[in-house]
Amino acid sequence: MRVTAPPVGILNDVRQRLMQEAITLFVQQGYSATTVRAIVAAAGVTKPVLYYYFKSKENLYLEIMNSIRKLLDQRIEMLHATAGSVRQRIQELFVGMLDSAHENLSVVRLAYAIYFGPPQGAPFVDFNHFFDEILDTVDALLAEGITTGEIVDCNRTIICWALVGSYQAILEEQFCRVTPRIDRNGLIQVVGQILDGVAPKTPQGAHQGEKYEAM
Amino acid sequence: MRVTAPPVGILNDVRQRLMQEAITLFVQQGYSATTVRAIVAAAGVTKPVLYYYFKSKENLYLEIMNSIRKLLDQRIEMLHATAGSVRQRIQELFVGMLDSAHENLSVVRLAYAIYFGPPQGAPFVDFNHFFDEILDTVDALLAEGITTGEIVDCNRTIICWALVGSYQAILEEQFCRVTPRIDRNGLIQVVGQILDGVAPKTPQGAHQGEKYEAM
DNA sequence: GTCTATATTGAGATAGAC
DNA sequence: GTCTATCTCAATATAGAC
Repeated sequence: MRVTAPPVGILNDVRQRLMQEAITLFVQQGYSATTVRAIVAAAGVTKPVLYYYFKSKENLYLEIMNSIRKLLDQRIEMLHATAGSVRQRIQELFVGMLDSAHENLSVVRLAYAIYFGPPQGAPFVDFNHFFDEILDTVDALLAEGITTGEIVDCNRTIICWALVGSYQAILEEQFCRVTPRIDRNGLIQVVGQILDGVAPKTPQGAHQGEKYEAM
Repeated sequence: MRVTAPPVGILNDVRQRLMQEAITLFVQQGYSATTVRAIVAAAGVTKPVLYYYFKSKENLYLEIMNSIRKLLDQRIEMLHATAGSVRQRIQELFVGMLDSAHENLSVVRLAYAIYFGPPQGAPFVDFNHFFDEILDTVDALLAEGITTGEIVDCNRTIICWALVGSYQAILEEQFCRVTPRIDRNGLIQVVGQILDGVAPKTPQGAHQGEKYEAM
């Protein structure tokens, strides 16, 4: 039983639905166990519709993975367009990434499932590179802060792992618990706490009244 | 067709091999996709041998999961039998957990695969509780440190997330990369760095020459 | 009992009408 | 753009010879 075509104003509603349902099913059943039939049934369309929008199941999967990449790239671009202290920009980066993840929780959950779960014949996606990119971005920000004197000369690697590790734990909390025990504000505090550890002791390095210090 | 009982000298070599091969296969193919046939073939025994040592595939799986629990419990027990400053004990806990994980990397990898991957009909194991236990243990240590004045009065939740998050990121690095970019010593430094942020400014709170400050 | 050849199933993918 | 109907192919199950 057909439903009338969607209004053109809603750009490719069907395409979005297919991706969303695929994400949900990949999370629940894994890539290989999820059939094209199940995806189209969940999206309320038929098989050819899927093959019209995506070349194949594999291609659909890759487009989903690509959407994750876009989320990260957006945040890194936004970062480059942001002014402010290194501290502010680091907090902005992490909070922004958490916000993006929050708006796309199911796809983040899928990324974790793919990364840690069994391969299942799904095309390889280099999630390690994502992590490296975040690590490198934070490292560069720290390096800048050390140059300007906003941050004391320290072992950047150590600070990077503390920051990125904390971020990841808080991110995981968002989709592994029904009621996360730590949120956006907690992240701001954690990042702030770690950065306090490398703030200069001199008054000019103080950071009162900054954007993210509230709570 | 029964096999004779294993020589008592080699304490259940076969049993261990079965568990190890099961772990490897569960990681590679997932729980449901791994057949009993594949496990026994990898261990070089026949099906009845598996059913002799373990009641079922499910039971074998549960014993593997139980071995993870034992690893954590051991570390928490060791902690209670450890003297030293709060700082030392926190570092000892994290380093000890990393060491345990290192000696049992494949089972840790499996735990992550199960936790984040698709359910696959495997019996439920409450991994969240593991995480909570670590969080609570660290929190209690921090609380003790605040009472004794070794640590300044701070938002313990924030410090806990920073510590446990960093630990987890470093743990994941151990089994997600062929050559981890951070190791045991890095963990000590990260934990030390975070704890420095809550150390009292007064000289009596200083922590020179402690067990884990080398590197 | 074991092996090989054949059925059956169910997956991804497509052709062509509307 | 979407449908019905169909194709191809691989894995699995089964039958029947040996």
